[in-house]
Amino acid sequence: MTATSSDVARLAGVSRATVSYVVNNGPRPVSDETRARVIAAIQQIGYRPNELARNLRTKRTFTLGLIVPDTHNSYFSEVARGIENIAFEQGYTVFLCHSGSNLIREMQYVNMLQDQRVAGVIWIPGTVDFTPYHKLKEYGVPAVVIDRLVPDEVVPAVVADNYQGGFLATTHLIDLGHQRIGFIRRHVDMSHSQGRYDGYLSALHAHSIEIDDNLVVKGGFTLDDGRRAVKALLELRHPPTAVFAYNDTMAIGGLRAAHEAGLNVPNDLSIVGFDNIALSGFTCPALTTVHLPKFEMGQHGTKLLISLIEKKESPGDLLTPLGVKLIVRESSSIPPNGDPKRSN
Amino acid sequence: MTATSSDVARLAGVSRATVSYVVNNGPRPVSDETRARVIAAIQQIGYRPNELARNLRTKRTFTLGLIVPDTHNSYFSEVARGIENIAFEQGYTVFLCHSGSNLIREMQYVNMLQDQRVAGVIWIPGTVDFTPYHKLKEYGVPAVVIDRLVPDEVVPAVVADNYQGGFLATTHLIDLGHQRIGFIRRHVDMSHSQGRYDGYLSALHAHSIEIDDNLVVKGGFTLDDGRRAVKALLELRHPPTAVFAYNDTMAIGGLRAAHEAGLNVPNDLSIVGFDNIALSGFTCPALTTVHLPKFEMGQHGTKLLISLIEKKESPGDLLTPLGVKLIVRESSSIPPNGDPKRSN
DNA sequence: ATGAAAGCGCTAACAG
DNA sequence: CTGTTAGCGCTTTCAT
Repeated sequence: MTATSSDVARLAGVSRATVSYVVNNGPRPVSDETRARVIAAIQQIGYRPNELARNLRTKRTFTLGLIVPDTHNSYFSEVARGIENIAFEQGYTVFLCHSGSNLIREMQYVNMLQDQRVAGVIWIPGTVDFTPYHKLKEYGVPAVVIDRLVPDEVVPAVVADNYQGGFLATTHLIDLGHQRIGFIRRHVDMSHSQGRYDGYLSALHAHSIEIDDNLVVKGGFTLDDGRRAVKALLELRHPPTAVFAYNDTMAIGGLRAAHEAGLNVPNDLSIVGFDNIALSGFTCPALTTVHLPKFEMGQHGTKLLISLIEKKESPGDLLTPLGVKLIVRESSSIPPNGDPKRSN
Repeated sequence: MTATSSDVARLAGVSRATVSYVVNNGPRPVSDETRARVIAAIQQIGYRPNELARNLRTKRTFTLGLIVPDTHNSYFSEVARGIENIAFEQGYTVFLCHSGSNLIREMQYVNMLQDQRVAGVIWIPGTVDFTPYHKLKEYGVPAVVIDRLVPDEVVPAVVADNYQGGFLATTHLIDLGHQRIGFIRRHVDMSHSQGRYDGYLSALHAHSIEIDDNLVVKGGFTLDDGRRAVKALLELRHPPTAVFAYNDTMAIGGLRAAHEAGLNVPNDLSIVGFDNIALSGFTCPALTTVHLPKFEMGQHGTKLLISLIEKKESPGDLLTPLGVKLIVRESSSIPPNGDPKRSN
């Protein structure tokens, strides 16, 4: 059916070895005259080398595995884009694996990827269980973790600088004149949450604002969690004038709670959230968002992984924290509150 | 390094053939006693069959290629999720390929996927050029097109029912009492645009509303295109009271134009848009959105592709139009206009 | 019910 | 500079 190197060899009147040397530009030299004949034959029959066969022979592939918890929010798809961007550039193709934040499925994919003998894996953990990473190590597959730090272990990872983001966001609110700033964190304390919280504390400290524990609310991560958290904050004797939410979904939930309480955002209450969950290109005008460099994180992680695969020195430190961009208001936003009405 | 079937065979005291029969449950029977020994050996050394080798031998893979124009909007990532969902279920893994709406890159990926001898390809065209599809056919690779119809050719494809969507959206506006409804279409007329436009016309016709060509504006597809289009509509002697935009990005642009003109949306001007570009889980409260069944489209396409690969009868017709969901207002939306202020 | 052996398409060491 | 050959790890016909 499909042409093989034997077909090319026969047509060009050379051996299969020579075809290989032409295709791979080595490892042995080929005379210009022969090379031209081989290339002509390749084009004539539309020969494409079988990657499966060469991978089997060379015991090396140019495929990567990408395991993500989900992709229906912009976070993971942006990261995936960054990953695929570098992978393509370096001649790798990537297997896309959605774990759905399910450990069992993560493990299934780890096995499937090992079966394919991928050169390396980029893993965005979906749970707090790091067994998938250890299994990869057991298989001898290089792996890079994105977005989470493995506790008590030094592992190649790319994480955003959540501390810096928390600091920036809080400072932004302070610069706006706020002194009572609420913070909504996660229940299960993942490294992000802690970093953002630490940044929050530092910013308050730097401006000699005393910390009020009543302003810190622990809650899940959903829209409704955010709504409840802000509701609780607004019911305090001394409610905050601004809120910093762990993520943008909760920020939106907070926005709803504010509306329900008859408050206008941002006039009566400023809300800031990280953009890792809900929002994509379009930003809710009333909210201020801390933008994570998702695409860049994907790029960085892939560079790191490939350097690991190719046994180069890793680029700089293994842990590559990335900055965050604080964007006060998206340029594509819509004016926050109603403009003067026009009579119909 | 990694264990092979020979290692298993040696340990279990059987031949490599027997190991194969155990791993594949056939094609020859194996006695229970032998099978048990083989399985024990497999587990003991953590043997994983090399997919590369078995694919080479059987001349068949369980990998699919997925070529998408981009993934930083929810449209493609939702479709990708649907695809991967079915693929996993059927034992396939998928190569993710971002073409960036670039024909050259699409062709490069077509070649890379052929090199990997993928069993089939799902392609979401990024341009109006269908050469990638024809190249796949030339390679003998089954392919399914998602979201676009190939002109003048019958090709396995999954498309949303844009006509139905256009009809629903327009009917919705009519039910709201609108009689003058603007329509913003695309410049380069792709099949979506035409379908949505036809639906618009039908709905008007069904309610005996006369068609006013002045209310139909042709424009690109970006936020700013939408803004300009609505601006133009509002400057008409008889401006529309409602607008139906080809996509949600343009709808958002229209929202801005309305604000700039001092109009309140949806009170003074209703806007409806398809959700294929900008919005993800979070919907802009002032807008009404026609939701495309993205996840389901991905699922459908993959089922179709696999049935093609496995030479089953294709499920029903090759062209599988899907319905659309009209959602009047997202439950997660925020009240459109400012509520009564609270004194600070 | 199992073993021996051939060969998938390719690369690379061995020969000239 | 090029041809011959051995095998990568697996499946499957041929034997027994």
